[in-house]
Amino acid sequence: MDTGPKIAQVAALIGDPARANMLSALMDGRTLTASELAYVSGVAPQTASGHLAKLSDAGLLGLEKRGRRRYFRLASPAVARVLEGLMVVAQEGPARQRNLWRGGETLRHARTCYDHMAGRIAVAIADRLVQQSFILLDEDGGQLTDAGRSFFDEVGVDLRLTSKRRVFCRPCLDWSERRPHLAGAVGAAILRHAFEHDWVEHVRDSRALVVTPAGVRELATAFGIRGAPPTDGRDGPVASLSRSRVTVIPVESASLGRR
Amino acid sequence: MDTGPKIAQVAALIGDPARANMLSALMDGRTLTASELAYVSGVAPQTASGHLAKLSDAGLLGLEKRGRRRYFRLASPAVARVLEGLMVVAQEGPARQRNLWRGGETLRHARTCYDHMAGRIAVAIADRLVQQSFILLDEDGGQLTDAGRSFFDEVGVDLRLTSKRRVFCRPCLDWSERRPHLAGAVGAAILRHAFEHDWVEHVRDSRALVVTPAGVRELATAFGIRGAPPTDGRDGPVASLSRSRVTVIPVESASLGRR
DNA sequence: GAAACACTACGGTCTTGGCCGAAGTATTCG
DNA sequence: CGAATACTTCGGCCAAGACCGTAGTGTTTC
Repeated sequence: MDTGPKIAQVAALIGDPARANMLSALMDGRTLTASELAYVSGVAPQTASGHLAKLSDAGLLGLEKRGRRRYFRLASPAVARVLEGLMVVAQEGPARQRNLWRGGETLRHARTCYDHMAGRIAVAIADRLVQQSFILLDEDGGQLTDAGRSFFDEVGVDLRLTSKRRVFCRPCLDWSERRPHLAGAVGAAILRHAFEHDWVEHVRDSRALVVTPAGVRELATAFGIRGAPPTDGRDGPVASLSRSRVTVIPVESASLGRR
Repeated sequence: MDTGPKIAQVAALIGDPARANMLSALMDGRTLTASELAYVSGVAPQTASGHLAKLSDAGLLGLEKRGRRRYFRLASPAVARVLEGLMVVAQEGPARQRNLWRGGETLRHARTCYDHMAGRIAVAIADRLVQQSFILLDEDGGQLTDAGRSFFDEVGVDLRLTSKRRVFCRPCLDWSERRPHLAGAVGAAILRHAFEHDWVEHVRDSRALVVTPAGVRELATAFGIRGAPPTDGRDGPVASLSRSRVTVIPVESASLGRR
């Protein structure tokens, strides 16, 4: 059984807080420079440089040199999937402290996950699409129906702008909601559309998204999602935000994961 | 972004070779005692005890006390999925040494993966089922067709003996073949059937499977898989086995992952 | 060409944590 | 009951590696 040591090597790389922070910061699919990654991981540039070398050598990060900067990104979706998986396990963790998790209300509401959307909003979107039979979603596999194709056409979400090689539609277990949202080409197309039409905006230096007024309107008309006011605050340790239990009405919450 | 430290904690747990070996040993869904896990991980019982305590506390392992023994198992499929994901990433790893991986030929041929089958044989089965349109398989999602239901009825694979709560059919990226095999209830049902009808047997103390003569016959008639002789050797560092490039004819190897 | 900038290499400190021997607590068996 | 078994706790040893100060290399800017 020589697989043990191999996975240990990779896991140990992710197992350092500084490196884990770097990887988390790259989860939204951005590319960041060594300096930026040093900042988010909270270590000195020299230390970060060492970490980044290890992560690149191991094939977890891709590297692009441009001028005097070095841009890093996650090497593959497989890496992103491991990270998401780790978040799920970390959340499941010891049952006792499961609900003490209150930080990052903005993150729980809406965020990017590699190249698609996650959080309450994203789960609500997935729910709606399933409820309307626009998408057939097994807990671990998805398929677009003809009705779904028309629907996306109507809304204006362009599904063609996608690499031929990538997975078309798959669910991705949301670590904050513990229910699936949409990943794959469809998930990416929705996020792209949301950005292009200013439905959402990135919170500075964060994977968190805020829903704009236009977004609220469009999400209501297109997806029937109500009660999703733009959280106008910043993320971070602002405790007051944590209390705003924004109610996203998931239309028919039992429609997913009923097996 | 407080998700970094959380995933680091979990990853660090998996990142120790001894613990990684323990987790790998449990990947086939078995339950093992503390002593057995100490043995497979290659450390003294006292050390293993500490590791197991940490893994249980973190919610990676489930624990059942029976008499003076303590039986451990993976706490959830989510944990197994993280481990599989790590194997994939570890394989992708640094491109240069990708094909130096020659050990464990038996493992590459057929093995259990949590509760279903993996390896060349399993990939061939998945290929066949897709080619015959018994299963619709997106690279990350699957669905059984009516024809597929009849087929499994005929072969005698009982799909009903499965927990209502679990995912019915999903692909699982095979870390040795780097193409998907079948997981979920369908994958589990096939493995169960294969065990019950002595198509395969576990290699002692290993996830590896050997295909029996009966298995060869049945795999050929039921699934059209030829050239799968029972590898009668043991796994381990027996170099001669590594050369037996058993040719499993995948019927139509392009039928999967064609997107 | 000099200064500023982005990043890397080296060397030494210091903490973390894995490891096992010895001893201690449950459980079973005769 | 006492011996054997399965496992845990404690304590001390030791190595791996994270960290940063200093000192580099390569690139851009003025």
